[in-house]
Amino acid sequence: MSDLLERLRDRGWRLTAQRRVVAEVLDGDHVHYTADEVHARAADRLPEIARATVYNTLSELVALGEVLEVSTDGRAKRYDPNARHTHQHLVCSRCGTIRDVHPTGDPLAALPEQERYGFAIAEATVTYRGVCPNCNDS
Amino acid sequence: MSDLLERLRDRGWRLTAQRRVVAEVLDGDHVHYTADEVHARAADRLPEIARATVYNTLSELVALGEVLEVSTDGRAKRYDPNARHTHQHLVCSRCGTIRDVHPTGDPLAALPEQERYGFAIAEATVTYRGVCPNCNDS
DNA sequence: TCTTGACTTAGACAAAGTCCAATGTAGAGT
DNA sequence: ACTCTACATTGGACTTTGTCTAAGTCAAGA
Repeated sequence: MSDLLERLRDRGWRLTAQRRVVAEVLDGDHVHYTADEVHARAADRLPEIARATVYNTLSELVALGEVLEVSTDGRAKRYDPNARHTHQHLVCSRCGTIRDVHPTGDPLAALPEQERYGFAIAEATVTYRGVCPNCNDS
Repeated sequence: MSDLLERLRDRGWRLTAQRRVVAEVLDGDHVHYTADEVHARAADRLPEIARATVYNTLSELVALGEVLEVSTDGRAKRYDPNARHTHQHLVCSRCGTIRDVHPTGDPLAALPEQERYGFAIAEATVTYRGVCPNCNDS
């Protein structure tokens, strides 16, 4: 994700301090922050950054396909910078921790033609839910 | 779902007019209402029913395993009375329409042991996304 | 360095859901 | 049938998450 900023500039993005900071916060492969968490971490480096700017920047990154939106629980959406390699998510039903996982096979193949009701299906997302080792101990 | 009320009474539920109306709204197999839609439909029959009551009742039905919570889009959760037969969902990315679908095989089996990170995994939910025939025409 | 259109800001607004104190009532016990 | 009380409901305030807008700011091309 270190060359993200170059890729964005190539696409005509105006490179502002705010956007740089948001991109830096999302740097790292196994991170699944909410918009507010991104905002808090961005504000550590750039205290006056506005919530709206974080929301705007995240939406742009999602539209550009650089970041994935993940909503596992009907609460705040989370943002996943690991958009290059398709993967699924494993969520702890107690503490909410999220891990990237890689199931075998293609989930799309499991849906027979007569179960597609004429939809042009583009993707399948799988969410595994269970209790993580940490929460299991207590 | 017609014997739902008996099952609930057997479990010690107090049978109030409000709960009866919420259960009746959810009767029917291919229904995926939001809490507010449930509230609106319940209010047709029982105008003074409070939003909080609908939320309470829905949460109880979910806790009892009689109704499933589905959050496909990070917006309002939807409530699915078809909790007896496991199934997955197919969602139109334009209009949001939801259909129940039945993929072959067990998605849990696709996650290898070394990808489980010690979690005690309880379930896998699959969401297929695509454009429905209706939206494809326009 | 000047200019300009794109970007950011603060705060109001909106949607979805939770919480609480006051009030009402289903059903057990008589 | 009547009473009692624990449980359920109500309405409204509140919280969380996210969107919108008008006014100000600034990156980058000329």
